[in-house]
Amino acid sequence: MARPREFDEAAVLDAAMECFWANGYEATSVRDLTARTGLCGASLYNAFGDKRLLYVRALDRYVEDSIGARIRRCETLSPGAAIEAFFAEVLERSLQDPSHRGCMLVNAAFEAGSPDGDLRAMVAGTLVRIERFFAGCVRAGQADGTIAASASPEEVGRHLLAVLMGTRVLARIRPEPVLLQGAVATALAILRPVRPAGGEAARPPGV
Amino acid sequence: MARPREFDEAAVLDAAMECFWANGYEATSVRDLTARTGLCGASLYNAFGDKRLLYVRALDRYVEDSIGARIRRCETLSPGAAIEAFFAEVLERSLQDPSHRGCMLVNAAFEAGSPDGDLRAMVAGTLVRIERFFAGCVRAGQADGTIAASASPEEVGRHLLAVLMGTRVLARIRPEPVLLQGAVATALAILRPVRPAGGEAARPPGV
DNA sequence: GACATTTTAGATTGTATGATCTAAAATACA
DNA sequence: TGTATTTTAGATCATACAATCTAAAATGTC
Repeated sequence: MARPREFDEAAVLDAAMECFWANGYEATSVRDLTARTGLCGASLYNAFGDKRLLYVRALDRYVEDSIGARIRRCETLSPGAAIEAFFAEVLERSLQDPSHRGCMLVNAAFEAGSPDGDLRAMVAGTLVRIERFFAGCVRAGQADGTIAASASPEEVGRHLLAVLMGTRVLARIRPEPVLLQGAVATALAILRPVRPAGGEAARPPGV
Repeated sequence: MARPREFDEAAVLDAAMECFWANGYEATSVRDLTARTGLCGASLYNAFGDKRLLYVRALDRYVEDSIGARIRRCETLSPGAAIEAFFAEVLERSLQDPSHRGCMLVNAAFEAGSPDGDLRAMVAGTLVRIERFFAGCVRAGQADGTIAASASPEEVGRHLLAVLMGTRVLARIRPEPVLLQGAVATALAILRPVRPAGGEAARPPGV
């Protein structure tokens, strides 16, 4: 019994995500958002509250559609292959992006002002999720012998998370294939067991 | 034959650095700078040109005083110890800082807007400098047998740079000692040669 | 001691911003 | 058809900002 909305919320969130991802929160004006989404300012405020809430919604969508989906895709593989596929996807995306936007989540980490804000908690929580994915893969791989047991799954998971964050930084400021691939290659090399499970010649896990 | 300046340029740059480091470029207003430096707006503009130029000057000072000095300190040590001391310093500083500002250079990487700007080139150049420091240490360590020769110095240098960048990201958003220490520990572990140079029991390089 | 020159201080300017207001438009239900 | 309700559109608001302007203050030189 009222005027219906003329827009698709998902499409608007995608458009807003593009703005925030490419330019960051502060550098994206409400006018940019109205131009990109096609909505007028009043509609944006009526539907989402304010600029920050829209940003959080867009970031949340990014986390699920980009990071969550990647984890779900990789989780179907063997432990070693999951980790390798994860980094392979990130590298491909990072190097293909001509505007070098990097990862919207990492970008958000540098825009989360107050230490106790909900945005910071949201970013930190997602990083915990990624860390657990890595540690889980390492634990499973060590159990079946396809990943070296030279360090605990937790510690290797922390290391892989740091390497991932590092590649995201470098992808923004020094998007050189050799640099990113080299950084990841060394991290993946330490996963290889000295003596593969089957006893045959050494080869990368998960192939 | 003119009125002398009433301020010390180095002290003003330090004060500006504090502002930009803690709050970033955009979130630091000229009023913040006048309040922190003690100079009026006209003096700031007269002495440094504009806000961006002052930021670049402050960042340059940070790079030399913080990063350059660290490299020079560590370069006096043996190759393995140099890398370990570098990360130990970074970890200590990161975990001690109650406001979790991270590294001003990495923060700057996320505020360098245009892909062809001079700020981006400056940040990228400093990262190259760090990468060369790492690669140089690895090369020397591999030559004298104190660092494992499992991968090329260039590739290990790229990996160490990525881990460093990753710890800087995590120091801002998840400043947990176990997390940062674990991330670095795994990276340092792969430097250890399987058979130490002298043939005695395995131990970390540079001790 | 007067002039030239630079720095200082505070007021001021133009602009961009996030957010709101007013009113028209579009639906559902009676 | 008429009313209630929500969404839309564009104008508008107050504010914060970087930067500039005007004029006073402080030096060295003549």
